[in-house]
Parts: sequence; C-alpha cells; structure tokens
Amino acid sequence: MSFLPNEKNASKASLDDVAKALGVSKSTVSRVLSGKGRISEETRNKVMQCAAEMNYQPNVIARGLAQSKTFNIGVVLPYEKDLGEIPFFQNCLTGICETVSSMDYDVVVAMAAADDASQLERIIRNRKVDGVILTRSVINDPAVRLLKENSIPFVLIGSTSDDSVVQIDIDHESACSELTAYLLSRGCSRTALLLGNKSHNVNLSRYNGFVNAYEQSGKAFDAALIYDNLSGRRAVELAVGEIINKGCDCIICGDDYICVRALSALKEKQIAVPEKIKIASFYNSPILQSYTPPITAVNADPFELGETAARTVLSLINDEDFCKDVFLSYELSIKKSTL
Amino acid sequence: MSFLPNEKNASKASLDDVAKALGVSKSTVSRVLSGKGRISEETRNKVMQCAAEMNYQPNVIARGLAQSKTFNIGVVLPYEKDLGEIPFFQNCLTGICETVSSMDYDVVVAMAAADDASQLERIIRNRKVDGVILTRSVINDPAVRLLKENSIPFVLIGSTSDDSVVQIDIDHESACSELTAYLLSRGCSRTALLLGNKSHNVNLSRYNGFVNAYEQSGKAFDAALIYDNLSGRRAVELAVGEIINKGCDCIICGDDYICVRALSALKEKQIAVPEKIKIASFYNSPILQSYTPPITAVNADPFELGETAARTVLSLINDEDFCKDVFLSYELSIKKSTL
DNA sequence: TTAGTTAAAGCAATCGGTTGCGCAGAGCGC
DNA sequence: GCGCTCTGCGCAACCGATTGCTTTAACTAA
Repeated sequence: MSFLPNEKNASKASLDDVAKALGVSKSTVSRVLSGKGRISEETRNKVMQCAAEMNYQPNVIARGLAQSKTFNIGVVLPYEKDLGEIPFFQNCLTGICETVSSMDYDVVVAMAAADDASQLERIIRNRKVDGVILTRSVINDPAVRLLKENSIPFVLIGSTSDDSVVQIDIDHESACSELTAYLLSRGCSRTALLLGNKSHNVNLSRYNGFVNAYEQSGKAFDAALIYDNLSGRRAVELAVGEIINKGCDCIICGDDYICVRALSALKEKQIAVPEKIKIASFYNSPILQSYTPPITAVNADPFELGETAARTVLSLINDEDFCKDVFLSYELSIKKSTL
Repeated sequence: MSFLPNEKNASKASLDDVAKALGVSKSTVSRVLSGKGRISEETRNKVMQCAAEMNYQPNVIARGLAQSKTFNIGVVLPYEKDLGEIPFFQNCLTGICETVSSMDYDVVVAMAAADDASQLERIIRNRKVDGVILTRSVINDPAVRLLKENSIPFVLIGSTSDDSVVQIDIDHESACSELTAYLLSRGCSRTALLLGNKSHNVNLSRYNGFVNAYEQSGKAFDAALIYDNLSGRRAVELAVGEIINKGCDCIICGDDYICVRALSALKEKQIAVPEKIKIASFYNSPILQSYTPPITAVNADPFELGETAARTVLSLINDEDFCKDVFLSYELSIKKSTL
C-alpha cells in the first residue's frame, strides 16, 4: 500500500541515481520518463525497469523549478463563518479536488472575505499555484485584477458582468426568471425577493431575472418588496417581519442561508408555509430537503460546478481548447412549500 | 494593492539580479534576507533597500528545493458528500487556514473516504507538504501508518486509541458521560445511543462515556438501545422506528448528521420533542441551533480545533515545544429538546 | 613587527530536475 | 567512396535559491 521500498532510503532515489545505476546520463532518464525526445526501445525498457526497481519518484519541486510550474491549483473560498452552514462550497471543493487530483495536480486553498485579496496575493507572490478557481466574485473584484495582472489562468464559479472572466455557473438570471414566472402562474401577486450582499454579481442576476419575469407577465411588482443587501440573521428576521406586514404571499430567497433564517422567522411568528405564505430558494442544500414542508428551489449541483471549473482551468493552463462560460443545467424543483 | 512593480518584468527579479545590481554576491543577499550569517550594517541596509526597490520576492519553489521544504500543510478532509451537510470540517479548515497563513504556510487539501489513503499517498509521494492535519481517524488508519513510515509530522483533529498520535479534540468520553448523566438526572430511564461508523475512534469514546455514566449512576442500560454503526438516512429512520417501539424516552445522537435524520423521522411519525421523547446531539451546528425546539448538545468549536491543530503541527515541523494531546473545552448546552 | 583572530563577503557545490545543442555512428543515395 | 540525413544519446547550462568553505582585510595581542 505504501510506495516505500524495502531499502532504507531508496525513496530518495533521484534521476541521477537511476542514471548512474544504468551508466547513462540524467537527460536520457529524464527523456524516457517524460516521454519527450528520441529514445531507443531498448534504452527505454532498461530505464523504465530500473526506475521501477529503485522506486524512483520524481521530485515535483525540482521539476517545478525547472519548468516554472507548481502543479497546484488555488481555490479561493469565502471566509464568513456563517457560510459554513451551507455545504455548497464544500461540495464545490470536493468536485475540484477529485478532478485535479486525477491529473496529478493538488489544491491549495485560501479563505478570504469578499474584497480581501490578501490571501490570494500571498499565494501568487509565493508562486504556489499554476491557476486559480474563484468561488464568487464581487464588483470590481480585486482578486480578478490581481490574477489578470499576473497573467494567471483562472475561472470563476459564479457569474459576473465582466465578460473577460471565464464563468462556470447556472444561468441565475433565467433560473430566477423561471422561478418567478412559476410563482406568478401559481397566483402569487405580491412576491418578496430577499437577496444577500449587493456587491455579489449573482444577486444582480437574480434581480434581473425577477424583474424580467414580471415584465413578461405584464404585471407590476412592488419594489418595496425587494431586499437586496441582507446580511446576518437579524436582518432577515426584520425583513420577514416587514414582508408580513406588507401582505406578501410569497418569498423568494436568494440562497439557502437566507431561506433557513426566513423559515425560522416565519415559524416564530406562527405563519404557516405554504398556507399563509409560499417560499422558494436557490441551490437547495440537503438540510432544506429534509425540512417540513420540503422547499421549492432552483437546484444546482455544486460538485459538478467544481468538476467543470477544475477541468476548465486545467485546460487554460495547458493551452488546450475549452468552453468559455459554461452554463450548467439547473432544475426547478417544485415542492410543497409553494403549493 | 498589487505587489507588482512598474517595470515590466521586474516581478522576476531573482537573488542574482539583486546581487548584480549591487555588485555583491548572491550569498550576501541571501544572508541579509534570511537574517542568517554575519553581515555589516552598511551592506544590510544597501541590500534591503535594493531588494525593496526591485520588488524582489523570493522564489519559494527554489527555496524549497534547497531546503527540502514546501511550506505547505496538508489537510485530509472526509470525502462523503453527506458530511457536507454539517459545516464542522469547513470551519476546522477555516481555522487551519487562518493560522498557517499567518506563518506564511499554505494549505493543500486532500479529500478522502475513510480507509482511503491514496490521495494522501499522492501528496506525500509528490513531496507537497511539510506536515499533515488529519480530521478524523479510523482503527488501524492507513493514513497514520503512511505518515509514520515517511516521518512526516502530523496531528489528528479527533481521538484515537493510538497513543503515539498527537490528538486535538474535546474529551468525547467525558462529554458523553456528562451528557448521559444529565439525562439520567432528568429522569430518562431508557436512553438510546445512535452512533455513526463503528471504526471511527470517536464513536468508541462516546460509547465508553455513555456506559461510564450508567455505571456511576448504578442504573443499568439496555444494550439493545445502542446503535453503533449507522450510516445513511435510511438506517437512522429504521433505528428511530425501532427505538420508538422499544419505548425509549430519550435519544443521544453521535453527531448532528444523525440528529437531523432522527428529528426528521420523529416529525414524520408525529412524535413530539421533548414531550414524548428527548433528544441531544454533539457539536451543534448552526442549523440545529435554529431548530424548533432548540437542541441540547455538547458544543465544540471547530474553528478553535483547527487553529490549535495548525499551531501544533507547525510546532512539530519546526521542532518547537508543543503540547501533546490538547483537549479543548466543550460546553454542555442545555436547550428545550431535553426539558 | 608578526602571528593570530575575527568580521565580512565571495566562491562554488548542491538541491533534482529540464532542455538546447552537438557529436558519433548508422543508413542511404548517387 | 563521399556527403547527407537521421537516430540515439551525452554534455552542460539553467531554474533560484541555500550553505560550507575559503579568502581578504582589518584588528588585536604578544
């Protein structure tokens, strides 16, 4: 199970050791192992066998020095502790890890608050990564600027209005539009929209989708029912209180974090879902799926987003063809909370 | 905000470049910057200033080659998708990242199913890390064996019976004992214990604590009420069904994952908490705190566990003094679910 | 004055690979 | 038999640091 050989420090076998054991030059061994250059069949076999016997393992650091590569992908994760409540990013990370490790890359993580690019800067300064995956983006993102300035290939899991950024996401605008249209068709006349941090591009997309759906339906929406900068439990509670007083019959939550808070506030006020008010969310974490009643939501697969982002950034690094701006499929999952 | 200088490729300034600009040798510059060796005040100032002007940034890869170091810490995270539901590990990771980055180290993550050390092996083989933090341990853990064989410093966030492993955890045995004793004092006579994977050492600790509390109370427990290898939603549902039939008045859940499932099963069967049955859990994720009713639990701070683990493994790497087996404090948080 | 110390800085090997270039020899056409 | 190409491989520079050893010069003590 271990890669360790029987000999004491044979794990330290270097290219040079293999070369000397065979009486050939380092370069020959290197070329055999890397598959580059012209090598006779005979020499190739000899080298392969000897390397295997000596349990030669290339030193990735040394290779990195020579090639100016690290074989690492950086992943910037949101820092707020509260976000831990929703496993979205953890599942993204899982997808990313699985994909990059299959290419013998590894993942270096940086936790950072929005707008704080200092961790990313450290990683770039220390030349720790060949490419980066951002898991969200704010307007005029300093992280994006930093990556561009340093010519480091990167992709974003999420949406941004910056067309020069490769984006991996579901189409939040059309998803929110679809969801809103569905609710309108269910007879909701006064739908509230609860969104998180205003500077996150994704919230703008959702807002646009919401507005589009209303425009297409010919009905008018109440701008006073749009809360576009909620943060923290208290803010959501307050908003829900106001919404009730304003006679809403439906709530769309920008994410599950807000949804959990809203549900909790509704329960406290003893307002029945979906009888008195309907509610829907985005992403639909497992925890919401086991809620009573089950929650209607736009479902996305964070694992798949992670996989796709990883594949894309690896393609960028290796100058392969890739699809700019992948929009993954989402699913409008209708559950009891909006019936 | 960026570290990039104005000159086009001054970001590539190497030790040699600085040395040549000053007409001194590489070693002198290196010694100044590393603070090792005897350097005159005058030269030191000259070098410092020039390095700053040229925006010299040491190449960590090259330094790593020379020193056989990577300035990376590996973190092995559980792979099961379901675990994403509980942000415990995400919060551990946050604590780890914050601590190691303050020492200019970075975090390399490996996602791995229990018993699967292949990702860790890859990372070790590729010499990507100077030390490792394990976030759980199974009996005869192949990861532990691998780390020992390769003489890589590591700590475990969690508990194990292997005394040679440095452990960072709360004392699950005494915590579970305390919780059980409290429930006994509340008049629970038939308490069920729902534990996860049997091969996880932490579940053994909880089991022991449970038994201890009963022994000290002089009362007897019903071994048929101990479920010690639950995995998956269905298993928990089945167990809850049986428990009800067996006339239990209380459930202790080994973790929040099980607790969420159990609560969901109870709700389905319309069994009131805490009127018909009491329930308590471990860790108490934010999601459970906003549950109705709030859940009694042993509270631990995963962020603090991460911080402590990171500090400890860094001490091990740098041969500093450290505390073996840190037991962090926990808190028995009594809520409505057991009243 | 001379030998002995010592501080300051340079030389060059080393870490473990990659890679451009050149050389020797085989094969081939004319 | 001559020149040409092509194959297979070695030489040595290079990536960008660290570090043991040596050198130089200045300073101290005898």
